[in-house]
Amino acid sequence: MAIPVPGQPVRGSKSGAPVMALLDLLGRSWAMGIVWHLYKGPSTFRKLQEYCETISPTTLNKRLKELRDSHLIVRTVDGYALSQQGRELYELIEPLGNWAKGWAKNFK
Amino acid sequence: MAIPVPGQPVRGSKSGAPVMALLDLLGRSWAMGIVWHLYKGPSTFRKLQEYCETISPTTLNKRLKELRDSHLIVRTVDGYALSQQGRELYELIEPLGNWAKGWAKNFK
DNA sequence: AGCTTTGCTATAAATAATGTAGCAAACTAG
DNA sequence: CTAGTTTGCTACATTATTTATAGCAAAGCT
Repeated sequence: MAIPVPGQPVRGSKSGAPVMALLDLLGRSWAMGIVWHLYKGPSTFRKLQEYCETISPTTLNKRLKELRDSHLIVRTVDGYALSQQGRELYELIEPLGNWAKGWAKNFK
Repeated sequence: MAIPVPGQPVRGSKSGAPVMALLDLLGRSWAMGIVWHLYKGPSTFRKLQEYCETISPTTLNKRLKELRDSHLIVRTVDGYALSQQGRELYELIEPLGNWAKGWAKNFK
């Protein structure tokens, strides 16, 4: 599937409203998990593969490419890392972590 | 695929860490879009179908079931609507809308 | 009673993700 | 330098997910 770009049609919006492009990008398998993990620090391809226990290299590679094209991650000497924008984005999603703990109580 | 439940293995975590279960749930096609849309007010199945321009009824129905089982949406006389928890969650995701506008400038 | 709207199911075709193997390039130890 | 190791992938077959289209039963008008 095409990489979601604001201004182009994406899943959820023919006009490519920025938030829709973002939801499309982040709503692909593992995308948020990768961002979540990389916030802890740069990581190699193989480390990411271990972390995302059941991701295939094919998919990991695709996600990484999309996230790089979207300027959320960059390659460094230490491997893949969040860009400045990627870190900003993580900080927006971070509160989900705590909220999820309360939410989890519904399932007891 | 099984509905992600905190405490059970999900994509990204064998232990089912709550945040991972949440990312799995929200990371499915259209899930965030549905939450995003419902914040504006209750909506019928057909209205949601129109809004999510290219969702199939099969997938919409699956997503709705998952989100209901996860206590994020409920059925009302006016159709599907966010639950209290769903509204809380939306409010956590809301900042993405503004952030995405700045992010979109990278693609000009 | 007839027409419309709504919520959905069925089925087939297309697309995306997994699982496994493996390879070329860069790095490391001897 | 040279024989492993590690790393970042690509290939390919299988399985899972999503789409697309048709259509139906129930409820709500008129």
